[in-house]
Amino acid sequence: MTEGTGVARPAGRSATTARVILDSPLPQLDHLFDYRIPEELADEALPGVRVTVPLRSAGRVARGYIVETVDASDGFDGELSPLDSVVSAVPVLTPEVWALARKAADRAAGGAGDILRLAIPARQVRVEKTWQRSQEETRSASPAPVAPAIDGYGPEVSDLLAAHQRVALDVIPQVVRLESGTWVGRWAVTLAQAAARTIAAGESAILAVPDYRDSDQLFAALGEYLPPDRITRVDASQPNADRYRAFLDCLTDIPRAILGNRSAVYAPAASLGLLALFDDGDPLYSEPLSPYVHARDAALIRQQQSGAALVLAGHTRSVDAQRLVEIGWLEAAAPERAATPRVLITAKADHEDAVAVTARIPSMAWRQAKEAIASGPVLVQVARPGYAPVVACATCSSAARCGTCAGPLGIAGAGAAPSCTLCGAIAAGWTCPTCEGTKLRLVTRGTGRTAEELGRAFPGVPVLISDGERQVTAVDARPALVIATRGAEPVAAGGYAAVLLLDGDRMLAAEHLRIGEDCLRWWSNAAALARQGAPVVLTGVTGDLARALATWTQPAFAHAELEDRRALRFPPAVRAASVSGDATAVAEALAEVRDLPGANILGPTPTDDGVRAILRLDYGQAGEAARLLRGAVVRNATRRRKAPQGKAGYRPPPTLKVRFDDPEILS
DNA sequence: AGCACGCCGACT
DNA sequence: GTCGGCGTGCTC
Repeated sequence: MTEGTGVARPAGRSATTARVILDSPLPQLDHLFDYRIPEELADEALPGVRVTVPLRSAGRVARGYIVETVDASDGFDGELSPLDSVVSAVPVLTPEVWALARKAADRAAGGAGDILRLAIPARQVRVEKTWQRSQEETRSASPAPVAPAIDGYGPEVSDLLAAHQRVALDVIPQVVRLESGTWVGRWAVTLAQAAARTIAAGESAILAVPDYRDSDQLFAALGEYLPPDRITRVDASQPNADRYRAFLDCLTDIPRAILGNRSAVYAPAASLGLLALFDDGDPLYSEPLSPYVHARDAALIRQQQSGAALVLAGHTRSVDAQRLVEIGWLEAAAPERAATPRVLITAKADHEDAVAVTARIPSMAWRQAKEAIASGPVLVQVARPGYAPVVACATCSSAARCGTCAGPLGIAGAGAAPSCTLCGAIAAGWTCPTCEGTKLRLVTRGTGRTAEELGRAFPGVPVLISDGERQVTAVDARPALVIATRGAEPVAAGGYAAVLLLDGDRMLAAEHLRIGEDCLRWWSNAAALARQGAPVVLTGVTGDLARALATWTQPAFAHAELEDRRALRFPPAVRAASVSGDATAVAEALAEVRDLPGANILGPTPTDDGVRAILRLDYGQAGEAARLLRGAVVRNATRRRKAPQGKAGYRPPPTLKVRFDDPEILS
């Protein structure tokens, strides 16, 4: 879509026309609308401000943003309606963010308004007024910090960032103590140093992390190099008022570090010099809201538009980042010296030791843990939270299901009755529908049961549990058993004395194509929490994955994985989109794109309320495909009608949906 | 979305 | 002859 080409206005005179993007999810309204600027709004109707405008045919007033002001409307020759009102004078939509929203939406066959909803938080009138008042007072920013060296890396990494290059950065798998006394992953210090260098050079840095625990570590590390007024957190989890205040702070021209989760990549920033993502393989970077733009993709677009440096940093290299390295888009950079975890691989539980068997720990892992526990905390990574999250019939081994909703049954605690993990119904007097057996067997162990068993095996040692519900973010250096689900591992002061990766085989059994890279990421991130030289024991897994962890050669694994995907024509070797909806609408949409060179269609296959097809494309054709599919979505949206009334049980046809990079394509 | 315009059945 | 049903299209 080409927009923003209005006739520039001569200096010194107010523009006559405002080009407005509406805040609407409707695909047919996803373009700029021209409005006449009435005399009385001439001073306020400036690019970026929130406005309300009449939508005559819809008979209502719509909200939107002025994208630009011009003197003559191009392409529309009707009489222009006047703007209804300027909501506030704050220019919340910057030209840079608009360009990003438009391009990201176009690439995903979605609407720019949907992106803007992620990029611009809801207005908080009181917060905004207070902030505006504070801006009027002339505040002086703290002096620019001195640029620290990026410890552990040669000068070439600093040079790449200073030259605004794109880098895939292997981070150092260690924990370090900050001057404040907080222990954080070494990665956080590396990114904080890179950000401080950027700010010292008079530019802003956007730092995105998967979740708030990563955010806390990076925030602590940034505090070592930057004064508080140069650090702005834009977490989506913070209260609306705080979030809006942080957003408004980003609009000022003070270079700062902007820290947040996936939506931070859309933050306005004064002269952006660095965009960094930590652990870009984490699925939390995948946006669950339409048009489902992955934060990595948004960052790539923004890097291109702004010319800032880009860093994808992690203990593992995502297959997507590996692809970018292989096409020469990213430059791979590694630390000067490789200090890698000491990984020990052991096969599945052997039966040498009765205690170890009850606690399902192979004897080698058991020995390592026993030796280590005297000198500090031991991390035990398990696959699932809860006590016994999955139970099965003791006789025929078929999975036990809830009598009410057919959801899987589990056991919530020692001695508790089995209950449904979906609807919570207690399954008293359960009988197996297959063999009529009445006894249940515990198939999986969660954090709770593992804690119970290990507590018995290590009497007198405190046991801590950290899972999705009860997250512990840090533990001290005293001996303790720390049982955590993957991704919820706390940072231990001084690092763990040993790390046991217990459920490797179970994690690997999940049925989706990304599972290999996910497991390597989970294990590598946990291994990076071990102290120098401490054993990291991976149980029950062998082969390429175990070798990649043991030899700390994650990029090589990513390369092999990418080769496999190339052979299969799976993402990210190709771009893929799912097209779903009413059968005729899907067929029409596919007809638009099926003749693009290299296009290939799987399906359509029936779904609950229509059909779904998968479209695979070469990267070079994906932009054109997105444009064509977007056209089909717009046509479908204007044509589809509600049910003829009176017909009971009639369901309107599903809307045509296009989703690029749908994670379900790989499942 | 939400509203106006437009072409076929039962009414004064 | 017309009042009004909701199918179709548009919104600067």
